[in-house]
Amino acid sequence: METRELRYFMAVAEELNFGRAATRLGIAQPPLSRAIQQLERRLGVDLLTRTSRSVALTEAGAVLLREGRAALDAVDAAARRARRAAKTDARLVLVAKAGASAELLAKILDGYAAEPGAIELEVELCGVGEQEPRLRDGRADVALLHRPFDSLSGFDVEELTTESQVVLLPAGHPMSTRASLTMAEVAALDLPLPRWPLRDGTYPPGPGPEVRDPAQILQLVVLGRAIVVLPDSVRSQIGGGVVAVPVPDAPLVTTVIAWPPQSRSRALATLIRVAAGL
Amino acid sequence: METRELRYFMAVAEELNFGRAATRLGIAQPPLSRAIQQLERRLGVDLLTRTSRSVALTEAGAVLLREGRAALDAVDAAARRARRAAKTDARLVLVAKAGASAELLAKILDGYAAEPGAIELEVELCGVGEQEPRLRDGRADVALLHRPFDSLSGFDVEELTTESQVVLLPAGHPMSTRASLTMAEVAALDLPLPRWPLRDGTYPPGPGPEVRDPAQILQLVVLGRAIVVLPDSVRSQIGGGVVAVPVPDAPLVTTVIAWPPQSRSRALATLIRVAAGL
DNA sequence: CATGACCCATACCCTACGGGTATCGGTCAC
DNA sequence: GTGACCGATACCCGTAGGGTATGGGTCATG
Repeated sequence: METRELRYFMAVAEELNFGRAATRLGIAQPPLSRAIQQLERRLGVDLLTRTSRSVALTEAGAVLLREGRAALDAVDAAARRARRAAKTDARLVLVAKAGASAELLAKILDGYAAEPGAIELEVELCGVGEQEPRLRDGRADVALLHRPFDSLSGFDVEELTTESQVVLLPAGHPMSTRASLTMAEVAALDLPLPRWPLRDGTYPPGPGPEVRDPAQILQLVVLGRAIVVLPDSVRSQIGGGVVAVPVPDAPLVTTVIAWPPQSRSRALATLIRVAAGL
Repeated sequence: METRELRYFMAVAEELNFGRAATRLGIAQPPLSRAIQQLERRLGVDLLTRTSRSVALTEAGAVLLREGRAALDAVDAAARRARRAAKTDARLVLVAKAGASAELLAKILDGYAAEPGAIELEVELCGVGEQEPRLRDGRADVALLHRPFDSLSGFDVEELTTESQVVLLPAGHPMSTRASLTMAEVAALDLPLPRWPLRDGTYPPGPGPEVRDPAQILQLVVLGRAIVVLPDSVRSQIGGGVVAVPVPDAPLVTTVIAWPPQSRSRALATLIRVAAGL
């Protein structure tokens, strides 16, 4: 199977319309129809059920859509990493959620910089859910992820720290002087929970504000427009105006360092060793 | 990057000789040379340093060789899984090492068969190191692997059980009546340790016999031709003639259930849930 | 119920790319 | 110095992949 065929199929499978898919691919519709037919012949499997009005995925097509995305990402990642390996200014790109695990990140950076033979370590802070694709397609080399929030699927990981969670309240809030709160009490406050982006970048429907990273949400808490439960380490991020109250029965959050399998360069191995040893 | 180009590059990178690589690919040498040149132009990177006598990998080439293999496996796996998804006789293929975790495996099979909607579960018993490639390229859906022996890199896993290890001795052996032995004592017995295959299927050099799976080795132990330390669960496999003596300071072995990322079908999810719940 | 919009497949043509053969040019060994 | 070896180049050919025109089936609309 060629990547061209796979890309064509992915476009059709996503659009469920040959015309639109062809436009997206920058080709005409007939060659696209033929390419898909040929792919089906070669695989010996029907991927799409076409009527003269619509296109739908078969069982096999759904599988190929899911697996194909991973395969194309792997091919892209291979190309991107090969290109990057040729650059003389070798560097490692680490992605983390803006505002999460700040001290841990600082410790990792300091610890790695102190290693002999350390190369430049570029830190990219991005929104929730943006790390995984970057790591998958080779734009980043390593990420700090948080279980159980982030999907660790397909990455190699090493556990770093485990923290309990706190609820953030505006300074004057009646509950803000409590020593701890339960999840039930938090829910009873009847403030909207923020909505985090889903895997595909869209937001689930609901009342809460749409947010992309932990940093963003602090403002909303100050304004009393949202309530949020976050890992304990956000304490270091909050200034005046916001109070953190422990929520003992919230799930524990584990910060992990994650990297793509099969890509353990010398520099990456060092970074992982440093991070795991902290 | 097309898979054809990648396959061509992999052949050259492995052979380090255009002529032999071309033969292996079933094409002539000149088109292969051109294809590689074109790939280098497209990536904007030198992958190989050629003299008129020899070919060597550049830094970027080494990266592409490593990453490319994973990418090609992913593409093959996507095709294979799509093909299998179309078969009506849907079934799940589980690979395990012959002779390892036998009771656990039996419990998983029984537990899964009792689930509503369970489909046929085919068990393949294979040698050490054969599971990973099968899982990677789509020939198998799920595997029982043993940490720290097997590489879990690139798979999603769920831990099942942790066991200590025992040393196997022939029944009449002077040490066979001991309650336990240390690793140092085992080493002092001066019997050859068996050699397990490496990732590429070859065996490391050394004096011990070449073995492929735990079952195979029992005979050698009876004959006094080898000594081996294995997870506690082999006890159920050994008949007369062999005695298992605990080795408390041997590393703990964790049996995990592993599956390829992005491929969590309904049946697979059920199987994992059943296994993890035992 | 007829007509048009929509959508995928087919027919047909053309170009460019992938592959083949012959040969060159450079390097090492004997 | 000569031959063996090996990758690159030159040149040719077939076909795979892309384009345009159009067919044919289905649904919506007046």
